Amino acid sequence: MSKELAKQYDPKGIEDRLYQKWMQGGYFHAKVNPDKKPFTIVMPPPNVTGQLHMGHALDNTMQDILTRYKRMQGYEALWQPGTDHAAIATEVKVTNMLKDQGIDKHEIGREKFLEYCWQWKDEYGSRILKQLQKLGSSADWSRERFTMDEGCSKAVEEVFCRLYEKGWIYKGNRIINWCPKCQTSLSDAEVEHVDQDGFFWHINYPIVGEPGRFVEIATTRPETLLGDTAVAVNPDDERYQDLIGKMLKLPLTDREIPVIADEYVDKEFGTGCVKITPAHDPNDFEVGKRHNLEEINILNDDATMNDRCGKYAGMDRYEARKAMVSDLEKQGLLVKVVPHTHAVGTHDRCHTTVEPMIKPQWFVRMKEMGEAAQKALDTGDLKFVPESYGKTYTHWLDNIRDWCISRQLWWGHRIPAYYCDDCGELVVQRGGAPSKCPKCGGTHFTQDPDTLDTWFSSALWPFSTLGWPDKTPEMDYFYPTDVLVTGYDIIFFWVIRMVFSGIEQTGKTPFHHVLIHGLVRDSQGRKMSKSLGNGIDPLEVIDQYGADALRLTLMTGNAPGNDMRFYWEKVEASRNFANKIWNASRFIMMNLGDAVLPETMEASALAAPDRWILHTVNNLAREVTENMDKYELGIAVQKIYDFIWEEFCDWYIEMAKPRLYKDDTDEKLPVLWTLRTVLSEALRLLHPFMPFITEEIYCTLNPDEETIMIAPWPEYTNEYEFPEEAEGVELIKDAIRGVRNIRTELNVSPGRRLTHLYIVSEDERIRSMFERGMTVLVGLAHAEKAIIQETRDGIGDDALSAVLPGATLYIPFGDLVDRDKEFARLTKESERLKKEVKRCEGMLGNERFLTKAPADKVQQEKDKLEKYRQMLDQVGTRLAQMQK
RNA sequence: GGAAACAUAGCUCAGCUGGGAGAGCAUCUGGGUCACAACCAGAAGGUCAUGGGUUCGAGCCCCGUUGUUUCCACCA
Repeated sequence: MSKELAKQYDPKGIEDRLYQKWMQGGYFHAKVNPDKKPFTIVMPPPNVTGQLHMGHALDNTMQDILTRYKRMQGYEALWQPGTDHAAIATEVKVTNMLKDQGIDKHEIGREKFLEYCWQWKDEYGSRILKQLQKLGSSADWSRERFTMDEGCSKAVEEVFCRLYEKGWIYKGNRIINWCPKCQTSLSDAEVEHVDQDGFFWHINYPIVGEPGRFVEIATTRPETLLGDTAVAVNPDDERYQDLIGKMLKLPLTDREIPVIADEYVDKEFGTGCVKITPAHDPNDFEVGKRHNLEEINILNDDATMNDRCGKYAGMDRYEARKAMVSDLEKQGLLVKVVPHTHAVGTHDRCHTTVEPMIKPQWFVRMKEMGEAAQKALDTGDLKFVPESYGKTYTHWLDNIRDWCISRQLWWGHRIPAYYCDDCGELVVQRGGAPSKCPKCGGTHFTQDPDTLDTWFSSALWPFSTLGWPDKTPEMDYFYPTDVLVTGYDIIFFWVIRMVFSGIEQTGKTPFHHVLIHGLVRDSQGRKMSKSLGNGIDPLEVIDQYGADALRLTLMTGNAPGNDMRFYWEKVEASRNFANKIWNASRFIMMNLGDAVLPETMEASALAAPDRWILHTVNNLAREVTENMDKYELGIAVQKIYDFIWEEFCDWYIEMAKPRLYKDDTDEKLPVLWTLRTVLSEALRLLHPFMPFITEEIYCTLNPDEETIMIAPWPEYTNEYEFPEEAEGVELIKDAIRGVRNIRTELNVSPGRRLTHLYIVSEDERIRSMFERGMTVLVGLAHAEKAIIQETRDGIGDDALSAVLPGATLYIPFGDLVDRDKEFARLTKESERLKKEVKRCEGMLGNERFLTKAPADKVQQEKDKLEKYRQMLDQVGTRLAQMQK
């Protein structure tokens, strides 16, 4: 590879080439390795039908950063990838595709339909993973899994049978959420409650045997009236004591229903009388159970009225509502209609209003497993980042109900339950249908037609992908995993179910940390969505600015759990940063030329600025590592960014230039060595965040290195600890800034004459450093060229003139600086110092601080106080002088 | 109805266990400078929503208020 780099960084071509190189090098592959500690992340499996969106980009960037970081630290880092069959989402898509071709799924039948699904999966299943690769994802693709592959299916069957045998999976007639459009049951989590404007219809139910007397009920769903089997009042409601036990005539029918008393009824709400429809309302269902009421189903699966509904049979539920309300009105039973807003359950995929229905379904008992999941959080075995999401988790678990896992879909894991064709006996078992019925000896069986909720299989993902239920080396080594990265929107669906499944099946919490991120929104804060058309395609961003720029954009200035907005300007800023590194590296490599540098360098050979920058990058490594370990990725990358751009490029490289331009090669060695060393360190710190550009530069800079991916993560070392130089250079920087301020203030430009350099700081040490002619001052040469030129024939100072010809140390009040301004500045400075002194005195006067704070911190404060007092003295003296 | 989060510069957002209010973008000024104009140097801009409290000291901790957002929820 040549050391000649283009003037501007162009990620195109480079990224794909490097990714190929990584793949071929096998760097993503993690294997069981007893010599190393494992680090594992399971990738939330994207839907096979999915298309990469910003959410994926964020989620996977974070995982890639953590994986690359740990890999560099010497862990055997496994990022386990795969895809999810996404039962209903895929089934809907395939169904629609077939519909477009004029094919009806029921006509072609289950087998044929599944063939289409697999075809679809083969076609699109790897697309999303390819897209993830464009991001630079370093997942172990050789271990790619699919929730419906052989191994995962085996795990699903095993878990189902175990839970069944334990009695925690049962089949029951229960009221469930039914989507009339998708014709399947839904779990509670799949139901979205949406506020809708509706009405309260107040209807009179005549009391049997008491003509002219009515009970007035209020309902939002009059069409369910035909399924009423009682009217309930609160047992403590004085108004209705006499009604309890009486019979009512159900309007529009010939039936008579009782008035019952139940705690569930709120006296204050509506009329205090509630019609009870056990077959079509979850609460009424419970009430019905308590009072042994009949459950009358009045709806077909597509939410039309069924044949028990007389003249309304065949009508859609909303048509029927209209017709019935109109009929009630005609009969004079409609009292009034009151507008009312209420939350209506809708299917989160198709947004159809969900219909509560009684259906035979399979359920998982949640009590014990829910408690175990809660315990994991309570004991600290499981931690959320940020912590507050633990409350969300707990709240959900507190209110958990049994999980309806059966779906009336074809695409998914079929329930391993078989019914004897002869006697109907139910057998649940592994490995296909039984050969003989244990009850009647029959040999023909029919498998339950239902499939499992898609989350049933994803709940097993952290261990099914590692070979469970078989005892595999991978299970022993990589499980439990370390951290799960996901969005807050999926805590209920997925995180909780993985936790309790992991604990129940493996005895271990499947991961110890859950790193939660927010949503990527558009620049106006709206959710990105297809219908709004405001989604931004990550691939387009990558194409225009590169994956590194996209990754940096997603990571900077974002705290865990918080939503962020997407701005193209931010991407540009990220791209600019990439370009900055590129050019700094270009400059360094240009200067390195063919120079042969030693591996290490004696500290004594290094100049103050060299020591300062080494000190700074060394401490940066420590801080960044701490941030990474706390999952503060945004803070970590911000620090790296600031270091590279400001400290390294704007200060150190500028300071280095005068030395680089000397002819003596030997003299150049320390500075060249420092440039290369610090750049290497910085690139390694940055690599997890911006893998491509760091790889490209690192390998050009160090031709012997194969890749930065497995270069060691920088560790803090005492060797590079140079506190004195660090402080000294910081003071010099202050001084230089002061010079620049004055220059700006005086509007010095070529052609004007400036004979004095002004040092702003009153600090004695700065002056002494100038007097000692510290080599660091050569750093002024570049940035302050204009001044240097102008001061060439100024008053000479021996020490300074070596580095700044003609410059002199001079604290002027008269000719160059506005007296009033200077006086005002000093006054302000004096105020600030007084405040600082007061703060230090406060701290040092506080016993709690003195006893509790670490000794070095106390000393630090003492030093500060001393310093501030001195400075205050000096400023005071100067002010006094000026007042004269 | 319950819960949570948020409110910091013109905009978007960082700010770890209390001790210097910060970044990017935008604005203004100066600069064609031999890595980079996708740049450099500098400036301006904030009563950290509001009212109390704890503390020597609060953007940070506690309580109230206002505003925004999100999640959960069976009030017919």
